[in-house]
Amino acid sequence: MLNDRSLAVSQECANCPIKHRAVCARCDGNELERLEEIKYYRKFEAGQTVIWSGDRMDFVGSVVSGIASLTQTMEDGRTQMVGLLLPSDFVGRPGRGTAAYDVVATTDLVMCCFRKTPFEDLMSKTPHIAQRLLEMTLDELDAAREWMLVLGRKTAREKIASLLSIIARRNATSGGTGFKNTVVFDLPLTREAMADYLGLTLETVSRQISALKRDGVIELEGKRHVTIPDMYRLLEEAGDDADGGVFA
Amino acid sequence: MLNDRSLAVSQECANCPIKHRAVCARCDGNELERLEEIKYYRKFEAGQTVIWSGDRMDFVGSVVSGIASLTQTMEDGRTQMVGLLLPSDFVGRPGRGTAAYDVVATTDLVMCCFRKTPFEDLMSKTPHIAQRLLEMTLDELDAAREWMLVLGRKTAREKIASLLSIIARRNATSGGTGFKNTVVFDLPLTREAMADYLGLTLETVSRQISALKRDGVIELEGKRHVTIPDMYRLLEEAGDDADGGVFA
DNA sequence: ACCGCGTATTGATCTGGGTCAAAGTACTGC
DNA sequence: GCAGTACTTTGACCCAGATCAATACGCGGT
Repeated sequence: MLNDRSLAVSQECANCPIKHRAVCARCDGNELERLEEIKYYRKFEAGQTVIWSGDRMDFVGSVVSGIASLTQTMEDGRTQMVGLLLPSDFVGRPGRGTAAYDVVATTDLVMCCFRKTPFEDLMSKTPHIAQRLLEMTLDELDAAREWMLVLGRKTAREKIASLLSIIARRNATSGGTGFKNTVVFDLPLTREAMADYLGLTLETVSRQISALKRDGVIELEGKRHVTIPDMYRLLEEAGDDADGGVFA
Repeated sequence: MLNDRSLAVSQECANCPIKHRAVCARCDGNELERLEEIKYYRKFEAGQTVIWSGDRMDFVGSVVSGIASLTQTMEDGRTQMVGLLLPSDFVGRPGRGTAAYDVVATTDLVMCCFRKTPFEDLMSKTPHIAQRLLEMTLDELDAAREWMLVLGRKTAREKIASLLSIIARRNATSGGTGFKNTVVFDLPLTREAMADYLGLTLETVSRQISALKRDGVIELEGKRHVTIPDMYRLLEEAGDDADGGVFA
């Protein structure tokens, strides 16, 4: 378990602030120091809301560990997840004072935050930070567009397979024995969260997961522990051209 | 009609390069001059492909006039539009040499392009450009997330209403007589393009447009000329909380 | 005026995924 | 061990939107 001590030193924060270790390789020590000055950590438990859409937002930050989701809700209660925040992902928009989405901790969550105004000051003085942020935002935009294809054109089964492969790619805890296409991980999302991600109902998610299990595309131990015996098979099910390259 | 002469002077290019007039208000004359040096225009006819996904992309640029679309296609031919590029929108990702999406001119199109390498050089030396680009990218990301809600959770009727209100917001040619919620514009998309945008079939698009017409939400002259007698009514149909503010 | 072709509308029918309902599973706390 | 709660699975039925098919509209070319 994480405790405050383990976070006291920035070394512990491998996934931290816009990857500032990477940034700072190109910067002078002052910038690192100034980032450290305005940095603080926040922890949340699974299910807790980090911030509500419309609230004042006086920080930006990145996910250190755990998973958070960005969701949008219509007045009648329909909700759509519009961002899945994994470790190292950035939260908050420099230049905007109000949260545009609900941010909810999907698992226990640690975030590394920076007070917004000093961060923006620093950013305007440190081109590398703005450039790094631009790269990250462009990556997010690509992810969002990939997701749009999933939402707009894929079947329920393909949607589930797509989500599993995304999580597998970023969350795998084991590549199996030797050179093999096996991937093992724990699902960090409830069926309902998966449904919100994919624009489905939780019943459909459950049914399709059962179907993929029945067909041998995935194996389940309990509700959450997933084994993908053949990653290429999964990618095929997702409707992605399986790239050709080795994904590991 | 636009001709080469009308484009020769950068004044004509009101919607131009990452709004460089705005950037340059904060820059010295050198940067403007260097942007001008690497700038050139390209014209396309409706239906022409600007670039295919996977092609080498040696430029970045922005839309001056006309409309282009970013689309993704699966091997079996299903396609999803993932970006609708209106005048002033930016195309291309600094730092990536290959196009990730098909870019197609939906109407006759003029783009203002910059050769990629010099543009990147300039960008690394001119913080304001990177910052401006970051803002634009964040705006696009917001638009993409809005769109995800549309794709994932809205009904066909709501999807059409959402698309019409987006186009009305950015493309309106007339605000009607005096203070009124009337908006008039020409649809720049075929039914098929609208379907690709919304994750529907063109038949469903056609049916829903007919239904909105029958219910008095919109009026049509020919297939393309649209009148929205009451913009608030349309926003309501789109399932958006009608903001409260005057949209004009 | 007629043809051809791309675009749009409309109808008839089918189906994937939504909705409603009922169990099943796995925890936590007593 | 038992009750309570949150999550998941499974079944039965239904409907919004897809699919297949026919027709209509508009426009440039001869």
